Amino acid sequence: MISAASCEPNTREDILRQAIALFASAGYSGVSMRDVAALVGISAAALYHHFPDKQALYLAAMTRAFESASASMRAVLESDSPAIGRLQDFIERFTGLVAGDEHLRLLVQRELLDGDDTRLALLAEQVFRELHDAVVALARELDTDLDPYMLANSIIGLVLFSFQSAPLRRHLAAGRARHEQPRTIARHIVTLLTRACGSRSAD
Amino acid sequence: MISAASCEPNTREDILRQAIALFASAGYSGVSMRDVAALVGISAAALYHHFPDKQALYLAAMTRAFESASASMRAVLESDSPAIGRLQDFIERFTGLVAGDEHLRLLVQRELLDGDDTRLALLAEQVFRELHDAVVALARELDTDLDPYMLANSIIGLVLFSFQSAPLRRHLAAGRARHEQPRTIARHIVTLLTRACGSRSAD
DNA sequence: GTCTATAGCCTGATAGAC
DNA sequence: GTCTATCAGGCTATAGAC
Repeated sequence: MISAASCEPNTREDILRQAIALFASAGYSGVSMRDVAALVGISAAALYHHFPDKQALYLAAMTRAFESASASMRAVLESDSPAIGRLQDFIERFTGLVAGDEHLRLLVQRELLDGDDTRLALLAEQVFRELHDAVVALARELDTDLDPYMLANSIIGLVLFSFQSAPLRRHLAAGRARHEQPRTIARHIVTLLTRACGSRSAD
Repeated sequence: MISAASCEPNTREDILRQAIALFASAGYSGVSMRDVAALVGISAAALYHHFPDKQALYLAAMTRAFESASASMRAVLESDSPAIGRLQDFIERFTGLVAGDEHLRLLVQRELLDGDDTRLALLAEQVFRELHDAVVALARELDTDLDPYMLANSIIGLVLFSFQSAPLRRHLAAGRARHEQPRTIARHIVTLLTRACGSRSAD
């Protein structure tokens, strides 16, 4: 009774959905309350009935945007396969999620660029903490030599940057649409990482 | 006589220098002509004497920003050391440049996020083409198995993301300032890549 | 080359009717 | 819960004096 998720056509849910898309596309300062309102089909003033101000709307949208993707990735990381298998599964799922919902990557990138420290601290705890810890734990199992924090960061960076750089790569390596396919990307990253981690994991 | 680089206190040069800093910090739409003018110490209207509009100022600033760093990295890539040594030198120089001038990384990141296709095509040719080709050539030498375009992209991504993710990592892995030191970062990336490329380079 | 002044538009947010 | 109307301020860019 308390957690009525999707019973009625909820205006608040509409707002969040459209706000995620807009903030991902144009960033916090690039989106006006009027933009969100227009996409939802209400007046700008009506937004202030659902959220106290623009910042609160943004934070609610961010939290919502990462809920399900984060859970999906943590599920893979918590399986009891051997580490190298979990790495492969994680990269495939991570790649698939980022390819399937561009908003996720865009919101992260924009937050890294423009997030003030207060907001980053909040997002770190409420949105990314559990997932990050799980990736670091995997990195620790994978390689006893490399720093697990740095290896975790490299894993995440390899996936995100593959998509991040696409707009520019299109002009630098023309006619290579293959490099944008999630499966190709995932396979490349898995190969690179298993070679890097496999060669030393037990000395 | 023709290329008088730094003879007199040139207003145009001042504008470019300040514009680079501002666009890096706040992005194209986050910087107003008033902001640039104020930092230079002239009125907003005077800017329009030096550049026809905001877009032209931005493009001039971008081109200027990458001139010297690009040349420095290409010099390393064109040495005649063996491939693995050039990889190490390149990563160390790239890491050092990005650590020493945050503007470079920020401008690239922002352009990847917000650059329209016309501008990206222009920047690809005028600013990044030569450097990118040199990295791909190195990648082709390093590993006969991995796709050279994807490997080049991974090399670049590993460096950029190490800095890109710093604001969030500060909250997720507290008290590990070590992970932000350029030399530590470079060493980690070199280790990871030489392991990934070395194990198969001759089969 | 630089200034002041201004046009015309967009911004976040609020007041108060319904 | 949604609306219209509005405020005070910021934006790019231009006009025209000096």
